[in-house]
Amino acid sequence: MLDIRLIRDNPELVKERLRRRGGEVWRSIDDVLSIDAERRAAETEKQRHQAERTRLSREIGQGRKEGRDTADAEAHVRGIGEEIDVLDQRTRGLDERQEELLLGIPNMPHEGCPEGADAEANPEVRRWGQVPEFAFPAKDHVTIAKELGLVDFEAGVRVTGSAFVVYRGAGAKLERALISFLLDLHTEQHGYTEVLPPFLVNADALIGTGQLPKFADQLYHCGEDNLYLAPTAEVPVTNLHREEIVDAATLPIKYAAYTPCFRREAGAAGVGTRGLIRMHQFDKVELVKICAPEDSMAELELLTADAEKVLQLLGLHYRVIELCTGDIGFGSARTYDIEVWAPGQGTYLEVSSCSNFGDYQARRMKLRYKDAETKKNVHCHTLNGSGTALARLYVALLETYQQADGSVVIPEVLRPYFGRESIVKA
RNA sequence: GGACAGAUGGCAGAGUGGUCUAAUGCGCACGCCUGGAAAGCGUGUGUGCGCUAAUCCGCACCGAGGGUUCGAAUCCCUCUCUGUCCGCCA
Repeated sequence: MLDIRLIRDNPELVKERLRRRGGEVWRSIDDVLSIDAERRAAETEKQRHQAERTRLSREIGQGRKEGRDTADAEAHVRGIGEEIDVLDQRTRGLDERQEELLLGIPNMPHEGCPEGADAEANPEVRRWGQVPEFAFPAKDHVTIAKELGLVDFEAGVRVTGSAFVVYRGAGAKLERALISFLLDLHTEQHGYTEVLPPFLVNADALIGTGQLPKFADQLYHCGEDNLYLAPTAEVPVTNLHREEIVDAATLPIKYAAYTPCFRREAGAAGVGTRGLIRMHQFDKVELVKICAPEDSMAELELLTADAEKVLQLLGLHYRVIELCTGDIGFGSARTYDIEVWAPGQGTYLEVSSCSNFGDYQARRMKLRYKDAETKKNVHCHTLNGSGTALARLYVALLETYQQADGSVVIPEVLRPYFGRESIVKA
């Protein structure tokens, strides 16, 4: 959520930044301003009446004690009470309207965010490694996984539906090995604290990180209990400190969490959906940071480096791109995507999206810390990034390490977790 | 799922219709005292919104929402959460 004070004090700056995203969202700033002015006028009026009521009510109490007749005064105050009710309805309505508008306005892209209309304009920041060459026709992961019996696509459909899969045998163990490897790397080498949060979250948590109210159609909802399946660990983990004033000395707070992620992917059918690439349920190890505002840009670089380390250790070729103003996510101020090379696809696949949300999420979830110098409560900055998503990593791994004989070699760093050096046909 | 009890400031805890502008204690900060410290003494110490150049000041908040009343932390209703016991259960 954007700071209403910033909107009030510098509406042109806010509009200009929002305009860079493309579309028409920036126009709603004028609506916010007019409602804000109306709201404050009504609020001031209401408070004036309330102060008057309190004063007169005290006089009535005093008068009764002294045995005076207070009937006239009571009738008068009752009238004030009725006016307060009317004003209260009004301010409440305006409050809600303003909140609703603000929740629907995306974050302002950071001033350093590259300008661009869509994904085509995202600049490449760097590359690591080489596109692997094969002396034989490279297969795609679906073929490899089926031949080695690692993933049962049909069973997933039978048990649940399309875009759900069942991992089997060595295939299941490989997934588990990857999760353990990722968590150990980030907790032991990068200083993150491991958390294992609930996979179901409430609406307040989703509003806090920005999935609600705008993206309800992308979420699985359990109506009976009004809970949602988390689309990413970002939601339960960032909300760990919702409505808290955290101790400044604990910043930056760094969490790593494994969770499955559940996404309806409404409207995405048929687009890059082959095999494991786009599923309704996939595993992910997520990195979340909560820090002081002045540190968030540096923390974003570190977070991205932490995620990149995964691909470096696994020996997978990747590139980092930065999302331009037209492609950046709803709540993000600045985002790097890490894309791993998938030889069987002949393309890069997004395995991590590392974002600095500034104070956008923190304001939505009332997450603050007390500034040591000013003694003021300041909204923290929040960041998150995948470290990394598992399914596409799995794709890149099978496709990169496939051998001419149909086997798949397991990278060195995974062997302690997987227990073997390769996967061969049974 | 059922029964009973409870939810008040950073913490403990009083308050059951009218200076509650929330007692008291602990903690914390600052000051006095001291050679220095402890103790003691004094002062201060929540969140949000409104007003304002800012301070002041004002309004709201005693788990959440609604109601009764001239006036609600206090009375009534609904809900949530916590504790204890029972039931069910990996």
